[in-house]
Amino acid sequence: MKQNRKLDCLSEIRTRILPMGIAPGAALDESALSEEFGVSRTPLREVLQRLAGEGYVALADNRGAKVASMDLSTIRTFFQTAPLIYSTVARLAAENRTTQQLDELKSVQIDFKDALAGARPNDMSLCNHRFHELIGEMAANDYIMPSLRRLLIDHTRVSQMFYRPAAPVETVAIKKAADQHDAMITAIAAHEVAVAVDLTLQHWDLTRDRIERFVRPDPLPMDVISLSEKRNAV
Amino acid sequence: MKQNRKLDCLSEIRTRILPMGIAPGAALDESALSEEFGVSRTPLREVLQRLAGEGYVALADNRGAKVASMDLSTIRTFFQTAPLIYSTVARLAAENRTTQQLDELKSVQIDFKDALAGARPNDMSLCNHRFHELIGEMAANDYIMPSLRRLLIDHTRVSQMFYRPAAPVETVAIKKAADQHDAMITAIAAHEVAVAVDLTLQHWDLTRDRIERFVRPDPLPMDVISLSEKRNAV
DNA sequence: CGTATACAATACGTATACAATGTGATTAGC
DNA sequence: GCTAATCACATTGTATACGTATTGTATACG
Repeated sequence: MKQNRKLDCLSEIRTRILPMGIAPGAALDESALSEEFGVSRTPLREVLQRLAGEGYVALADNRGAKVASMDLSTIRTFFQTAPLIYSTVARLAAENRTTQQLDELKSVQIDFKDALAGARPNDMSLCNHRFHELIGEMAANDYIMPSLRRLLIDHTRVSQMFYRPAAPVETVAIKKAADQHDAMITAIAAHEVAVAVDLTLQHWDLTRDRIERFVRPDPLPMDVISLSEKRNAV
Repeated sequence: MKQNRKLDCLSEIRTRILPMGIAPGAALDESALSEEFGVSRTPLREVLQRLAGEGYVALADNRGAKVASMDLSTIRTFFQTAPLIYSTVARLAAENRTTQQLDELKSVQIDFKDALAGARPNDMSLCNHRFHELIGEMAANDYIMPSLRRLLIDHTRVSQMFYRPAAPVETVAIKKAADQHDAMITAIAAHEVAVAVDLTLQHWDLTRDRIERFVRPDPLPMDVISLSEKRNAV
């Protein structure tokens, strides 16, 4: 029964890291966490080891655990790799999915829409994460799964601002993403491999565009004088 | 200094699992291992957690650690996935390799040939493993690396008989594999992406053929009488 | 004779205490 | 006043002891 505390601890730390509740690179203090979760340091350290294996944290000898960092080269590699893995996973999922998995996927999608309607960014983010992880499980490929999991960690983290829309135009994009989820469910349900792959790539393009838009926003207006002159011009 | 014991323990267990020194599915006893390596159970358990993260072992709650199993579906998935990951890694390695990594690769290849000349199957197996892992490191892609690592674990295990040749014809195949390694080094050194990918796929085909030949060997002779009759026939 | 249940033995999980390592501050020397 | 070295403190790593779960065996009952 006590075993649950360790598992709770595990998923709790995950759900903190994913929506950037703990920033990338932040140090994780063993004593503090063990006290907070009411477990001793021994099981907590094992939790950290597992999280390190999953790619959530990085362990340095005698220097403790840090949340996995996200520097420029990481993100570059992320953009480079994601389409390949995602499309491969979609293909396999459409081929191998079970009915039970499909039901769970639909259920998560309902939760996702719920979170969208309720404007709960964290829940949207985590539901989206779970949605794509489930498609990964449908793929039933133990070799690709670890790569997908690592991609999803950084995907969820990097697309945080996607779910905290500053402008209404972003909300439209999220709704479009939700529609794509629905279409993907349909394609996977019908074993339509090509459609599933195509939808996945479209879904990726949408996300990528949003992220790029965030990373490279419209430049601030330069030369305000000339702008005002233009406005007053005949 | 004491830290080394844990790392030694980690690599030692790896080098036992890879050449099937410990069979897939075999149970790993914490107490026995901790006693053997002269560390207490606490650090040993952390080692097992890490090995689980890397895919060497599987942990079950309250039921200890087992060496990762290799059932039929696992092997099927392995054959399905390997070409994609291997070729992708080869492409990236040819693009991103550093001179230092190249030197290390050459060094490992020398060790490999040494082991081949000395007919040391375990060393050949481990050198081959390290060779392909190094190419993975050259790829400099943290997202694909975990998949490659998992593939290589099972690749090394499943190709054990490849390095313990029963017939001379197998030795010829190993020499061909060694030649392919040399060609791969040249291609990667010259940043020749297409060549590196092509060689990798050829290398894969060779390995796959050998493994298939082992899994599906020539059937035992049936109906010995009719065979001897045939031999004595006019 | 087969099966079910209870008990014992073995192994896993957790907590606490201790050792080692890394870090930062203070002081001494230049 | 600045640099370097040493000591104190904080944090990580390890060992041991104890609690809990699982498994195998023995015995009793159907």
